[in-house]
Formats: sequence, structure tokens, C-alpha cells
Amino acid sequence: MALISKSSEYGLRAALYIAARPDEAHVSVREMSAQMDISFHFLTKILQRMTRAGLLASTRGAKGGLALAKPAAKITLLDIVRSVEGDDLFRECILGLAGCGEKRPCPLHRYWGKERARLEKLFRKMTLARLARETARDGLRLAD
Amino acid sequence: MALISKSSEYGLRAALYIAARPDEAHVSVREMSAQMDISFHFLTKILQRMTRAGLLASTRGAKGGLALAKPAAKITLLDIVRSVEGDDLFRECILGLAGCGEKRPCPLHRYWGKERARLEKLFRKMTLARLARETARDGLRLAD
DNA sequence: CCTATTTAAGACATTGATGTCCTAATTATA
DNA sequence: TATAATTAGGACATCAATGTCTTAAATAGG
Ligand code: FES
Ligand code: FES
Repeated sequence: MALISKSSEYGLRAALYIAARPDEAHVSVREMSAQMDISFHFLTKILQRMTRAGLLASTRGAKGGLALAKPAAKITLLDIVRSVEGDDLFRECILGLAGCGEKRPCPLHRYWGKERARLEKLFRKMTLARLARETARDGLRLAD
Repeated sequence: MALISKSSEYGLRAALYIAARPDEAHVSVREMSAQMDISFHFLTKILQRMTRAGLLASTRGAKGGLALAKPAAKITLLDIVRSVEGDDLFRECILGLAGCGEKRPCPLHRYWGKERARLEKLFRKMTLARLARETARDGLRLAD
């Protein structure tokens, strides 16, 4: 039961890693992949997508790396997951049927619709700033 | 964002198909695969797992097919999904980290834990009987 | 008893997500 | 300017989920 893809998991963890950093310097993919035990090349591509989506700012060359492209308070989990997985997230039928909606609901639509909306709201309201703050304060982990 | 696997989707749809049937006769996999446009052989294997798990009763040979192994009111969505996907469902870290729990929580644990518990409860409380009743009453669909 | 029908089960194929590797472009620093 | 470090990006490989095919076993009905 993976609510989000591995790519999204990695993207979220990297975003949190950057946001929870004390200093403001750019963070290299190499460091993140090593610290969080994620494939370097795979993580690179995911972060490229997030960069193209305007969430991260990248700098090439020595001392280069990634930083948030805007204040952490302006970046939501939904922003991140959508930049990685696309926009259909939180819109699909739980039975996989085409065209989820009130028009032609499946047996689970009334129930799943409510839960799905809650989940969407959680992702839409939760900012990187808040999570980064809690992560630093409580020493929460970003890796196994 | 598929909360459950395609296998689970098919298993749930088939269980609902059987439970929503007016008569009590056995339903053939061929009929279900045709009516719901699901691969016959693939559906066969999923239903075999549900049969081995004691949710369905199968009869071989002419006029054979599948029926519920017990009253629809005694079969929950959780029973079905677990029989298809295994028991780890509703126990995993949303960031994919090993050993989700209060001991070593990830930044999203406090939030995801609550939502996950709600989802688990929904699946644990929802019976095939209830869904089948609503499906018949409101003419809900089980296929595209 | 024979035949058509149907589930059981294993082998194999396809596909999309995940992961690896190589080269190019860019930048700080010596 | 030369070198090392770093992201960008494409090609390719691997893997697990999904889907297909074939044969065997069981059963109802003529
Ligand atoms: S139609 Fe199935 S969840 Fe909306
Ligand atoms: S540790 Fe991540 S959700 Fe529990």
C-alpha cells in the first residue's frame, strides 16, 4: 500500500533534507544520496523534475548543488508530489475505474471520496517549513 | 496514487459482483472477466488466492464457479485486500522507511499515522453485504 | 461412459517503475 | 588556463506487477 511512488518518497525526503539544513548553502545530490542511501543517478533525475517545476534552484559546477527556489513556507507536499508524479494524484477511483465522479460512482466512491479529500487537504496544507521545523526540533529521521 | 494494487481492485470488484448477484448460484470467472473487462487468467489467479484464504468457495466442472464462502456481512474489505496483497497493508511508512512506528518516526509519521488508521478502519468496518446492498439499490457500476 | 465446461496451477511474456552508466555543460578554485 | 566538482540528460538494464498461454483435474449432463 504505497500511497505515493518511490520517486515521490525520494523527492519528499530530499526536499526535507534541504529544508531542514541549518545553513543556506546549496546541497549536493551526492551528499543527499549518500546520507539517505538513495541511488545517486535516480535521485538526480527526480530533483531535476522538481527543479523544472520551479520548486528547487540548481547550481552547476564546484560548490554547486540544490536549494529551495522559494521560501519553505510556500512549498507544500502537494507541490512536490505533483511535480514528480503528475496531476492525477488524488483524483483516481479506488477501484481503478475510468472517470471517477458523482456522475457514475462505483460502490466505494462515497466512502473513498471523503478519505481522498482529507488526504489531498493534508498534502495541500502541509508546508515544507512546518515539517522542517518539526524535523529539526524532534530529531526526526529521513532514512532507515 | 493507487491506494491498492490492480490485483486488489480486481479482487474487490469480483467479490462485489458475486455479492450483488440476485441469485445464489455460482458465478464463473469467464462471466466476470467478460462483464467487467478483466483478463480471464489474471482474475482466475486472484480469485484462487481469495479462495485459499477462505473468502470464496469454488466448484470445478460444468456449472461450477465461485460463491462467497460465508455470509457477505462477515466479509470485510480488509479481509479481501489482505488475502490478495498480504498483511503489511496499512502498516507502512509513507516515506518508505523501514520500521514505521513511534520509536523512530519520520517527519510525516504523526500526520500519516492518523490518516492511515482512518483508512484501515474504513476497510475493517466495511462489509461486502453493505456495499452489495448499496450497489444494487443505487445501480452502482463495477466496470468502466 | 463421453463430452463440454470450468477451476487449479505453473511457465512464460510484457510493461512500467526503478536503478545504472556514460557523456556533456557549467562553475569555483588553484 | 587547467582541474576537479557538480548538475543535465540520454541510453540502457533490472525488477516486480501485470498479463497470456498451456495442461491437468474435476464435474454436470447427455
Ligand atoms: S468512481 Fe470509484 S472512487 Fe469514484
Ligand atoms: S515512520 Fe514514516 S510514517 Fe511512520
